[in-house]
Amino acid sequence: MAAENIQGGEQRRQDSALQDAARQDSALQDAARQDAERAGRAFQEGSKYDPWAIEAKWQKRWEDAKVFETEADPSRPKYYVLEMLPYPSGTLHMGHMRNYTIGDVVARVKRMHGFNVLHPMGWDAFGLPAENAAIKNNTHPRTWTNNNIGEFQRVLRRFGFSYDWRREISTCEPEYYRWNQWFFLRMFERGLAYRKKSRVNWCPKCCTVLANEQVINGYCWRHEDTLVEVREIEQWFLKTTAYAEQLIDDLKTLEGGWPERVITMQRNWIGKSVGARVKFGVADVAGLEPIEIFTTRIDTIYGASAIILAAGHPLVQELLVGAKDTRLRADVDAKLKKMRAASVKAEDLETAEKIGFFTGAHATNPFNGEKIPIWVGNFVLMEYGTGAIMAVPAHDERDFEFCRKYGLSVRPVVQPDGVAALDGATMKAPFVEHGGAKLVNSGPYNGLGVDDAIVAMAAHATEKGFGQRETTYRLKDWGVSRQRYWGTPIPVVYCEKDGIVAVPDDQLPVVLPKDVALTGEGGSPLAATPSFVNTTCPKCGGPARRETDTMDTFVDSSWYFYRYCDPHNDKAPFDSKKVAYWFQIDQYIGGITHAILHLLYSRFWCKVMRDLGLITHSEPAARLFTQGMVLKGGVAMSKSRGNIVGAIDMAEKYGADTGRLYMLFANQPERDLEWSEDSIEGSWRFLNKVYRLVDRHASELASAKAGVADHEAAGLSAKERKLLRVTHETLRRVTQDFDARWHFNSAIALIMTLYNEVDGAEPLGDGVRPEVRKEVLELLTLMLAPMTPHLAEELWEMLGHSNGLWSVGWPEFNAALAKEDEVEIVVQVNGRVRGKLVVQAGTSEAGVISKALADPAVAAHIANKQVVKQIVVPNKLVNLVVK
RNA sequence: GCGGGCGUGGCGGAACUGGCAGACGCGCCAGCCUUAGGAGCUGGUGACCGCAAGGUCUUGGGGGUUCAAAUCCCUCCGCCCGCACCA
Repeated sequence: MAAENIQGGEQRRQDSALQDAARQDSALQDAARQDAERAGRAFQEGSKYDPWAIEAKWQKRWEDAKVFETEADPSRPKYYVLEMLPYPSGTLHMGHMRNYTIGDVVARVKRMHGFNVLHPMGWDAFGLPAENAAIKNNTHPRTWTNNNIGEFQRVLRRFGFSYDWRREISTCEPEYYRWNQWFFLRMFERGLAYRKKSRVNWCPKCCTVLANEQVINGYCWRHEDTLVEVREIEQWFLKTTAYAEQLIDDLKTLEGGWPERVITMQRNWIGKSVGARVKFGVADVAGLEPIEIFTTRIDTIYGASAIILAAGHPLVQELLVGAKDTRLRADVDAKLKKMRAASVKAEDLETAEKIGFFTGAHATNPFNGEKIPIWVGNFVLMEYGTGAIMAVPAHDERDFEFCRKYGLSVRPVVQPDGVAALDGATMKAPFVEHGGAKLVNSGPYNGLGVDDAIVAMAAHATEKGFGQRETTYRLKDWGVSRQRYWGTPIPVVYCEKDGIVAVPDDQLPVVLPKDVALTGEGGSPLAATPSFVNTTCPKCGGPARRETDTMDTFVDSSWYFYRYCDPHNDKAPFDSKKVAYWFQIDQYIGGITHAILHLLYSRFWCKVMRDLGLITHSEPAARLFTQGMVLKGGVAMSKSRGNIVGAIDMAEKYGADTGRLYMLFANQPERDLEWSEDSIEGSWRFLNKVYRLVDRHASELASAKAGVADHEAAGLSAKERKLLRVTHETLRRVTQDFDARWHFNSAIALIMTLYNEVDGAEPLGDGVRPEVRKEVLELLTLMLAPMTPHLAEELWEMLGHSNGLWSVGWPEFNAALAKEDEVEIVVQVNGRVRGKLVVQAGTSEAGVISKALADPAVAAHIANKQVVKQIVVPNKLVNLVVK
């Protein structure tokens, strides 16, 4: 069933046999599900509220009425709310369900507020698990994936999430991934996609290369127990570094809309530092190029005690050629070997001691002509800057540690104001601050402040030609080649004559072949498929080989949200006009796990698309919400940990609305949530109570007038007045919780409290005219609507409406009605509560105080004492300070 | 080490800009209704003292600011997350 709804096309028809198999599995699962649902009904037997019937009924109505289908409409304000698209693994669990529930509430609230809401869903369908599952079960990745998609879709539909399913996309379909290829070619044309041989991260379990972002403390992001190896491989890169400056700069535009810590994480990841390159000539070995170092503190260059090279620096070997002593030579080779083999494991890094050795050669400080020794040190990274540094121990923690250990001189050149002169021989720690200090021992620069000195000295270096200002980034280009099958083929061929040749646009997509031997052994499966590999050169028509690497699946998810705007376009990735209407994403919702990977790549892609002229904005999402994880046993639910609770189980046992309500009630959405099924009963009971309440009044109220036209003139009884007051006050606060704070848990608590007030100790009914009762019950229903939409529709119908709740807006609260006539004032004596008063709202300070003093309980506490101070917080509190 | 977050009853959690700590729900206790109930309803439920009225204590520990602190400041402890030799 579900697979039918994925966008059609030639490829899918070809795969119909595979999908038939998937469908048969699904049919079996359906039968099992119906059994379970029957069991749920039996379990809840005796309750009048029948969520299974109600939910099926309204889901059908919504579908028939096309309630959630949206089109771009410039005459209406739009709202694009998006939950990160799931990888369709085996089971849709409570973590997913929480994510989509939050998004659905937002979508429904925004619809009620009159926005034209885009709320789509799709599948991140390429990826390694499908391939591994296929190998294990001797099936095809497509079968496995489409099976899971069918299952995911069914569960999402079962929960009544308000998606426009016509816009569903699946990234493993050629209709989608052809545009990955198209974008790749645009980048290739502009030099943003390039091929190079480089040291890469290799996961032996994935049997593929990983991007830097996918290496966590030296381990694979998918395999927490697998150390990443370093291999030298030729592969494709996307030039993310070309956008490093913008990626960091535009973070400013996200402040306020994105969580602070995500912005910080991105900023740190990109790791901009502004500094300078300086060349130090090699003094002892003839004919060598100068050594270039990178520093952010050129102002401290007069304090340089040594040059330190990374173990992998190309000049290390050449410098050692000059070492005369062969014993030194042998010793040094052993040390180098040890340094290069140093483990990348986090725990080793933590305890890593700084080690190094002297090369025997010296370099010349271009500022003062001083000869300083050239060392090799394990703490200098080849991958950052130039792989060489100047060590200024007096003003850098690491240099200080290294130089002290090896007895290198420490010479302060920046002197903090108002302190005794720093002494290199005795100082216990380096002075690393910038402010409030002047240069000393620095020739013509003495007396300058740090920032001024940096400018002046960099200018001097530039002028003399031995240096220049430079900005470096920690961010590296995105390696996108993957030596696996289940991904987007990279649309390039290798021709003996023409070299690397792009596949022309009109030959896209390069379709992933269906029949490929998947063994999990050896190299890329595509490379072992001659019918795929052997092709002709688009340029010369001669024999050529296809590229057999596929793209990192993060490519798929870097731009998918644009495709939702125009999912069936076969001429372009999307129509820019449609995107211009819907974008930016107003609210993106997903896990913090993607704070770097997905979000960084998406931001990069957006800027590239902007420079291609497809869009005009620079950031894809104006607001980002990172919802907390659902934990079981203290760790996030995940298939690999085997601690999954399936969302469907909850729908079967209690119905979707109870499940949704409970997910929202259990905690604030940004906090982590330890899963426990114990208290879901409370949500079930509450919905039952609401149902029974409305049911009891429905027949009488169905034809009643809706609400009181003029509350002032109506002559409301005290009881009616109170009912309306508490209802409207609840509405005011619930509206605030929905719009401003997303505190769905306290919104639900407020609605529960309202129920208790309306129908608690005293049942609703006696002496309350129908129109008042109806107003109360309608508002209660509307407040529940975003969270428990099926039940709300049913109640709305029971209350006599045939129009469907989806056509009803969010109610306005009546401020006059919500206002309290009387307020309770807490009376404190010396900060301790001693009594309570009920007074007319707005009673004067003097009036409140005299009443407070007259209160017998209060009087007892101030007897024989003198009131020295009276504090009055209007409508709230009186504090009498006595001595 | 650096950056960020968190710490409230038996449990999940409320408490908006400092103003009644423990809302709401779970669980538990008692009662009602029932042939029965994992159904429903009513009441109670932070700890301690007290027959009661009432009082004292209480938001990880300690200190401070304030008429008033879960909330602000200092300090210590614990847990979680991110970064981690980035020159």
